[in-house]
Amino acid sequence: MEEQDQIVARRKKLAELEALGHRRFPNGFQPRDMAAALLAAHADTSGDDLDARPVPVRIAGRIVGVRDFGKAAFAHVQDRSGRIQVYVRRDEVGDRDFEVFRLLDLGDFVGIEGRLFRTKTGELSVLAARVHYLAKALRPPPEKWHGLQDVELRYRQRYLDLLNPDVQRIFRVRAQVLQGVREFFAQRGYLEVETPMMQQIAGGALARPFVTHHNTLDMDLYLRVAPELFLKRLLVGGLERVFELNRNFRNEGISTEHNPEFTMLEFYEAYATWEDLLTITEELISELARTIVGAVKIPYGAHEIDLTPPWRRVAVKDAVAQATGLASAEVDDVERLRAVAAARAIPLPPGAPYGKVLAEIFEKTAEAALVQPTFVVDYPVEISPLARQSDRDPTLVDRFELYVAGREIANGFSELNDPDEQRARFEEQLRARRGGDEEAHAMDEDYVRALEHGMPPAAGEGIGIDRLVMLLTNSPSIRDVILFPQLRPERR
RNA sequence: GGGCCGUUAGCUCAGGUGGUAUAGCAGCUGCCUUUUAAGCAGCGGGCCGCUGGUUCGAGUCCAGCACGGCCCA
Repeated sequence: MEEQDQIVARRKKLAELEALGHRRFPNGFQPRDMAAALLAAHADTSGDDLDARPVPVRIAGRIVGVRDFGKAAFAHVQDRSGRIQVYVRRDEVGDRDFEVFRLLDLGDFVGIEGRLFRTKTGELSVLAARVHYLAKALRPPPEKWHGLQDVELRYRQRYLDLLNPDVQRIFRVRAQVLQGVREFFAQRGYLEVETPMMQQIAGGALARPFVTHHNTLDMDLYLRVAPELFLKRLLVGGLERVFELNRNFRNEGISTEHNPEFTMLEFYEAYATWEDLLTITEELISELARTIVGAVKIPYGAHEIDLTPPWRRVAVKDAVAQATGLASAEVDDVERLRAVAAARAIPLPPGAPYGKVLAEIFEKTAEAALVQPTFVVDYPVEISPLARQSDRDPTLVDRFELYVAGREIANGFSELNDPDEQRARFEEQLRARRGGDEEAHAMDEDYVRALEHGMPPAAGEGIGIDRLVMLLTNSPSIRDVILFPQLRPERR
């Protein structure tokens, strides 16, 4: 009953509002002003000027604070732009509207008509002439000073967490990043496209997919792990510059860096090489930081990250050598590497080839130290089945990954457009899969057929948008930048 | 999957060594027409995550489970 007492009180007030002739949940009140715009437009207007030349105001929002004096009260009303103080006096609004105000609680929605004035302390406020009841909150809001602190509640009831302006800010930055990305690529003549999220072959990345089922077709489908193979089909079709900004799904663990569904930017440009991508990446990310955060040196945890181009480049092998203390000749020796892995309890998939061993050791030993933006280059071909082999060294591919704050942010390469080589790579992956590597790539016959029709030389890249937003908002967990992160069901 | 930590009122939190469960915010009743986490006086509100165990007695000790967090794999 005790969770109820506040609800009971609020329902009672709702009934009283009804008794006064109000609809339970009315509609149609049109605000004309926004809190932040009013505060900005009249930041320098004196109280005398506001009294001499009244500025009429009509706002709407949620009541987020009340200081009640009996026959008058101050309240803060929050709309999507911010909050502004409202002063409700019985002798100004009249008995009827004052009664309405008395029946409002924290969390309720209200419309206020009135004019601007300055309080004794100088705060620009709205002197109410009319109070419009707009909607009742039947449940009380979180504690007004601390807000929602319980992380679990923050994620499960994000609508309450969002009452906190700091939390709203993160998702506004996220929206700006999405918009900024679209503008960046539109300016460069890219076409935004949408390719299947439900795929018959989960290709384009080495990851375990989610499975779903189509009833009418009576067929299992996979939620995509990447759009890559479809985007490259579009290069075959002549679109030349395409990008997709959308969700991928990977059936792996959940952590501060992983959510089962996450947002990825992928873009492909005909006639570009992997080295062109480095420049594009530097420009895109530093420009987003400059325009959204307002700086290219940004705080992240205990670090200051300098996004000023150009960024450091390091070969995978050199990064591993540095992190493990091995000599570069030793890094070439797969048996030596296996010994290192064993010594550090780094598990390796059965029959892992040299490149896989190297990559695993890199992940466990070198990654975390890559705090400042770093392009890791010279990836081995075995773990890059879709990338073009390097002309310098056929055991390597023309590929890079970008690391910032110890996390992979981007992955790009010159595209493999030789259909025969692609088929051979797929077959190699099939062998790995049969050997027990669940993440090995599946064969995609249609993709090979598309390549046989001719794909222009090209380069393409994926950028993890969630991790980028983490960086730009100084967020320690991916859940802080995803509105509704995946959680186990609530048990009650 | 493993380790560590957390779960007490709607929310934010106290509760050495086992002995009638704290406070603030929010709520309710009064007073208060320029407050800023308004103030003053009073009142109500608890499956102490769940299940079992130890004990005369468990929020507290033990075990298991659930959910969450961090770290590791």
